[in-house]
Amino acid sequence: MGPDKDRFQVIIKKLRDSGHRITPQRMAIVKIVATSEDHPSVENIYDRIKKDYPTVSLATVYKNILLLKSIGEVAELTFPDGSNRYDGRKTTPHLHVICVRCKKIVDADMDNLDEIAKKIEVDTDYKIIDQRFEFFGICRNCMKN
Amino acid sequence: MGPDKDRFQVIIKKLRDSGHRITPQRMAIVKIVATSEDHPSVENIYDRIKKDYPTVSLATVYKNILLLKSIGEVAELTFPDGSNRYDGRKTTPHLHVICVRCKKIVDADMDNLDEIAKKIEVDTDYKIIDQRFEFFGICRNCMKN
DNA sequence: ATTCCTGCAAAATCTTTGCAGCTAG
DNA sequence: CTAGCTGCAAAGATTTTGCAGGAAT
Repeated sequence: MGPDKDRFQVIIKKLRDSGHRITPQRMAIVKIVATSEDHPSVENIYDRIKKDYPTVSLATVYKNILLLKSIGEVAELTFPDGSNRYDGRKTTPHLHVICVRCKKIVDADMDNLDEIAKKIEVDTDYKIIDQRFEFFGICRNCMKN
Repeated sequence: MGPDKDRFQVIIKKLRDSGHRITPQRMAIVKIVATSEDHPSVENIYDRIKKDYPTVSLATVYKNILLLKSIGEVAELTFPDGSNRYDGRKTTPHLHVICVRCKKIVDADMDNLDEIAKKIEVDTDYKIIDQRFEFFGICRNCMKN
């Protein structure tokens, strides 16, 4: 069982355990956010789902993304232009590196993100529940043009 | 001359040098983003400006924030709920620590943010031009309630 | 059987745009 | 003077909401 299929199962179980119903539409949405490597927008998710469920509505996608955010199983990235992308693949904190031209997003790992969070908790007296590390730049491909 | 007044002058000079006109409305907007310690929203800025310039329009605030963003003199923070706040006080990268209940924002410094950016550049082959480090949590005051 | 969920349309929110008149340089 | 800026209103874009019918448990 690959890590993606794993993520799907984990999220479904968490939904079921917290008393939420597992509808076909919901499963399809979870599958997409749990397996997409390209950080899709709500519109992207909507388009992909319509292949299998042509009658699904945008509102349903929004409602489910909201639900998944509320249980902490998808991360939301906001671009400088205001558009949002979603990432449901990882629970461990990681960096996003975003090309401001072509909007390609690459993940990067950093070993000591947890340490930083702990230090911030001590310094500021906030109880940290989430974090978002984003770098904006221009990818190698766009640099050529 | 305090650092806030300094920031105001720096931004005004940069605007002038790049051929932009210095209108009273623009000065008022720059003054607010350069000196506000509480990371105001566009609405906040609008409300504060109306004390001195009752006829100023929201559109003008938006246009000027857009301009200040485009020349890199204000940073935009986006909340999990989608609302935006602005910070024109610092140019050096720093962390924002945000209370998700009362929305209070605290700044935190971290010595090696530049090093991290350099490492990311090498690892990903992106030319990094901006970065955003945000921690979401609950502040001590909200924790009591 | 009973809640919760879906899908539709309408509403709400936030931001941008078009344009006529004004003003800084 | 005259290019750029402002203020108004309208349009655009994105996300949320209300509600009736339908589906999961």
